[in-house]
Amino acid sequence: MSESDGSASERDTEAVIMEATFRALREHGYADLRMRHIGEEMELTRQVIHYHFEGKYDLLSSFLEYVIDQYEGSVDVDRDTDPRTELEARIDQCLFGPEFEEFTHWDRMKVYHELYTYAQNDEQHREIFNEHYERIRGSIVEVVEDGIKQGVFRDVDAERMGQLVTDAIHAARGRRISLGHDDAPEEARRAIHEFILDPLCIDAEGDRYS
Amino acid sequence: MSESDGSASERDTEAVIMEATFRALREHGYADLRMRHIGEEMELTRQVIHYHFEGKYDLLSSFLEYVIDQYEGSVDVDRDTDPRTELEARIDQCLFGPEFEEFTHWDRMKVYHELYTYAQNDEQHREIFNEHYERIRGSIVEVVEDGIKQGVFRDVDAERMGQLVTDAIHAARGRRISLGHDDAPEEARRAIHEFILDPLCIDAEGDRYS
DNA sequence: CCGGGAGTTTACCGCACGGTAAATTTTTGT
DNA sequence: ACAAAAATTTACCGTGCGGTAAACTCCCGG
Repeated sequence: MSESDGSASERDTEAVIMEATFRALREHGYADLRMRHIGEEMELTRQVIHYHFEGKYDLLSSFLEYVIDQYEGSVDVDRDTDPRTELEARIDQCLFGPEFEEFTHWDRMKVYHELYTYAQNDEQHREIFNEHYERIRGSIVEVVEDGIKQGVFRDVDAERMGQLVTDAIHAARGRRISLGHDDAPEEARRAIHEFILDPLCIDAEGDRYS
Repeated sequence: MSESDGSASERDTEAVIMEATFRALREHGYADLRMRHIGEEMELTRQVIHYHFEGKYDLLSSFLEYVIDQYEGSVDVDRDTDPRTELEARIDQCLFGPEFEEFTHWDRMKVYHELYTYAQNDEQHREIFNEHYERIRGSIVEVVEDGIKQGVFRDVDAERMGQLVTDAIHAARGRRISLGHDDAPEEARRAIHEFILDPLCIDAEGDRYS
């Protein structure tokens, strides 16, 4: 039990608040989020929030880190495969989420994308997102680099290609969320395979997705 | 002067309000936008807004259409060129904006992307964006189809490719705005050329961007 | 079995919010 | 020139917001 800081119940309550914040954000959206809404999503009263966090901004900052930790913690791909398979697995996870979170994945993504957009108005949040984005993008770039080294991918600029793939994923998710294009992730998957991955591979015919 | 509805001064004031709304949104962001902020950006008092619009929501709905009209009205490419050149021109305009609006383009895009993200919480706004998005994407798909018909592009799925390009553009813009990646549009341009446009062209070596 | 601290609730506050009504100025029609 | 209509300003309102203070409950060491 000896934790570096905070008792078990402290952390318990904070987790409850985080999940309540998630539900409130999902329901009302960032712009219309009220402390009262978070309180309504908990058994506890809304005032306990002020005991655990210094205010609305502090709460939202903590929540941002919570969401990003969840995102990154959920990434889990088999690294002992060929680069193409690993790359596909990473793309699929970004587009569709981990299997065990099928039902909340898009709700969490909705909240994630909203925080992402509003980060442009907050330097601190922007930096948190930058570090996070760099890790996501980096993990894709890395696989491309491995593939090139192993001779299964063409000698492309891995940074540039990784960025393009990351962008395509991000936009497709945003399109599903903001515009309601339910098939955007699936279509993006096909487009990435057909126009980016297939030409990237040296010998393969890329006929898996005719 | 005989307009279908509204006098000249009515339209004048409404334009003033639209531009004030733009400035207020740029400065405070959507979540922290207050009617008072819009008033501060005008010579007129904030209460005139209620004479011309039914309320905050009505104002924001009108503003959304105003922003989208501006976006689409600014698109201007030479249609009497080969498909590749026209496609490049359209991509450049989406990424960098029209030349004559160099200084406000990114401010307007910031506001545009914020409205885009918030549209997920408002069915009406979502539909307006959907129609707009379809026009933007359609104009790119069209050029790809022309290129295929003319035999200068490979016979790819034009819808899918057009969507991929549109997504890449959208994400790069969002990345510049939300994360501050100033070179994102330029990098996206390079990536689209190298990984999508060059392979798309049938004979070209694609050596313009080695 | 009780003193004390951590955690939570109850009650409340000041204020900024979006909006309205009436007074006032400006424009328009004749 | 002037009355009516349109547009804008002034003054104000009720509400819901984030936050605080004090009371209360629960739990644990002695």
